[in-house]
Amino acid sequence: MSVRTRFAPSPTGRLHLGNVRTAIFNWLFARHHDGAFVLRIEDTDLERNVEGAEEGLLEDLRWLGLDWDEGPDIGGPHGPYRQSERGELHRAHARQLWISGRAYPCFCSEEEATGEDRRYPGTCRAIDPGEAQRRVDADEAHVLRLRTPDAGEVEVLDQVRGPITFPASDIDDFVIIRSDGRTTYNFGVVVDDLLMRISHVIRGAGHLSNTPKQQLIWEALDAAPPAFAHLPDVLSPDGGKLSKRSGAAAVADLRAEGALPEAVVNYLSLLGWSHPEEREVLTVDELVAAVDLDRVGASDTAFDPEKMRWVGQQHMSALDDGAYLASALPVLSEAGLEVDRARWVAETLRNRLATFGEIRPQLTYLTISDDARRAAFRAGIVEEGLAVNAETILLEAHRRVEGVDPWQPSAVKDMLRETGQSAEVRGRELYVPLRLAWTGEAHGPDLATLVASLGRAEAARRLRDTLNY
RNA sequence: GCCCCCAUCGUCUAGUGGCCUAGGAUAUCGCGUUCUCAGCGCGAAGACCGGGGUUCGAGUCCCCGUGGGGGUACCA
Repeated sequence: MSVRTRFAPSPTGRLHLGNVRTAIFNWLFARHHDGAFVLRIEDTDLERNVEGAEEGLLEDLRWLGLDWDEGPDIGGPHGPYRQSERGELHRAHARQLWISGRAYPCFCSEEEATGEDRRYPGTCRAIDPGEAQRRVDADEAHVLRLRTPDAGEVEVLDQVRGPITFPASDIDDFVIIRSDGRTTYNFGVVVDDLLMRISHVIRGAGHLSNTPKQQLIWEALDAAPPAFAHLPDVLSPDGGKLSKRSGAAAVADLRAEGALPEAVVNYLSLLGWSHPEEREVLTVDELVAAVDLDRVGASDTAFDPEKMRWVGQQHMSALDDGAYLASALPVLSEAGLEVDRARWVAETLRNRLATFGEIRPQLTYLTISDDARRAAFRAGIVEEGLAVNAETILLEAHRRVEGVDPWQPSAVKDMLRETGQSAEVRGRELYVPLRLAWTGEAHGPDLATLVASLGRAEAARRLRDTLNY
């Protein structure tokens, strides 16, 4: 039997990190087994559907490189792939259940349908089938409920946790078709998974509690349920529910920050799963080769922005030069650097970046005002306790700027060394005052490169300006 | 309330009864290296939730408690 997995999000907003992790795992698992990855949109709750959310979902998935074999945009043999368009399919299966006596119409109002224990008491179970049919034909408002066992156990086989049993008596005759004819979530999921021939339902652990109901539906439909695997839920760094403000909680944010999609896939795949050799920096291909349900954990995990940043740095370093430059250079030239200088800066910035969005803040030295730079210099040398030799150092450096030849990082570097020699200072004592004078920052990327990127004239001018305040 | 799941360093995790005086990664701190920062190298500190069992032996199995998560919808 071929492996077919699916990702079934609701178009209710941005794609959340927790959901993405589910999508990633389903995709990796399908690819690992040369199976199919199906995208299905669960939009049966018209109230909560958000305009444009579906397209956003697809974009996020595409950006991550998670391609699907069947989906709402490309169709496929088991379509349609938007749940709202599958109403007839849902109703047809529900009708089957009604005919076979596994489901029955219920005419209760909401109040009537709520028992003392908040569960449906089964009032309409006993209505004679003929009478029920007549009332339905007479257009009396009704829903369809599944006839569930009153006693015994419902067993669910979870690939991660093993068999789990639920008391059947806890499950009431729940609604499968609403009074307006639309399916409810649990019924729609089962009918669609059945019709789409899904072999492995891999989803968040939050769905574990729904599974016994779905199990009952599979049984009522006389169909063999797929393999269920519930992935641990992804919590926010503080351990609570994942929220918008816990780092970046949406894929769209990550993309806007210029994160590397392969790094996001890598980091997220490590939440609740570990590589057999405990390797942590992995390419997508390596992930596809290594995914395995057996190595999925059972306990919830916290999203850690710090570690994701580290994974991002690793991927940034591993990126080939062409790809790196293709993304980095535009940011640098937009900041006003011409090609050669942009290359210098790009190279020196690289090992400190986790995302391309981090380039921008490193470039403030280019546009800092003289006032701000001077103020930072004055405050900085005092704060760092380096005021004593500062003027001498600046003078020595200024004297040498003209002689730097050619004007590029390596020559500037030599010039800095010579400056240190004649001023008889070295290390931070030499670098911090100069860096402050040139950039307004006490620390930062390779100074020689930054100075070179300023250009000879501006480099000299900034020193003069600082000396003359 | 009732039902289900989970529980190893701050975080992600390895660990499937003896290999654990619990390993790795990240974050933190220290030292070194490259003229500073970043990086890199080395090192330090840091955990089996609590209590009962079972066993010659428990992080690993069972029970209870506690804590966290989920469900209990004509939401998904």
